[in-house]
Amino acid sequence: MKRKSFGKAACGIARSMDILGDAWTFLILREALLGVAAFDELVERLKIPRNTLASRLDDLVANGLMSKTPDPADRRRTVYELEPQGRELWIVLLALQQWGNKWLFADEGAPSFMADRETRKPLSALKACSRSGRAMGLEDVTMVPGPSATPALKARFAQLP
Amino acid sequence: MKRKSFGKAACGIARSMDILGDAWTFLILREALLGVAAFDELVERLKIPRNTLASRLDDLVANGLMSKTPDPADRRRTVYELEPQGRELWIVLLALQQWGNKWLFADEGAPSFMADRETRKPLSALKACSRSGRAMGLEDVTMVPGPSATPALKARFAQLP
DNA sequence: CATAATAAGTCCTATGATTAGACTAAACAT
DNA sequence: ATGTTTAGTCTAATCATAGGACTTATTATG
Repeated sequence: MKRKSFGKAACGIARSMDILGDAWTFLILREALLGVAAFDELVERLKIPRNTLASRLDDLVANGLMSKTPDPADRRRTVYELEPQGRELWIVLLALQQWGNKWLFADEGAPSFMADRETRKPLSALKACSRSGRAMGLEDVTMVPGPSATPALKARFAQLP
Repeated sequence: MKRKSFGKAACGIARSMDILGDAWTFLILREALLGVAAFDELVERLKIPRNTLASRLDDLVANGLMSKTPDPADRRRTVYELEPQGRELWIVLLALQQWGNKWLFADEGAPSFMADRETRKPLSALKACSRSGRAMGLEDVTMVPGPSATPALKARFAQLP
């Protein structure tokens, strides 16, 4: 059946999943961050089916994460680039990479890291902090309602430990 | 067709997608972080089809992100809980929530935030830092090969700006 | 100029995945 | 003994993905 839509869910994670909730989108964004802008190069690097890629790119453009521009120098080419909304996902990609590198390459050691361009050393592990700058563990964190929280949501959060 | 497998990809993000690359998994993890441990409660809260949930939970357990235990007090019940590997994904969920709250609730304002349990104020935005603690923007970052990098990967990274 | 090569994307088919809702089995409550 | 709760399973319909051939427009080459 058609995949369920989370586009109107009252949750930032759910709405994100409506756009990012499939196996390919993050990999396309990864390649885009590495500078890949051409359809065929994405197909080659990711081994993604052409129709799947066309569909994913259409979605990314429709959702404002990427732009699609004809190359003025060679009109066969189309340039796919990240928009600000898409570029800001690099933090999510970093979080995913750090988690995957830690848990999914037990033996071999990770193949790649995001790193400081100057020192060439991997970035330090992402840390969550309070507004006052104190480092937060999961135990220090809870959920609080925001401006558009429904009464039901407020009630639920009120019961969290 | 059967979804393509990234379980052996030479990339932390790709391998992560092999486990997390669908629309429901992050939402199940969100509920698990909020303390939901029962099958039926997940069905109710997420409105997820029962068979889809059963499949996702099986995968999460098989991949070591969650555990599945019969409730000793009531053997009708099954307790689904996060394992350390799954709990550490909370940073990814935080990153997703911050991105979604920023870009996907333009008008309404976000409905929920992860917050400091004491002050009840939303956590500060995740920031990437170098090992020396310097804040990193996307422009300051590149990719470097790790222990298991192939020659092809090294060659590719060597050409990044 | 004619022809070949590129680039982006569509079309087709097969099959797996998702959805929705009814149904089952085991354990517990009354 | 009967009904209820919990965690699933089963079936059917429909959608998404994979794989590969094909199309169209443009640019390079002989």
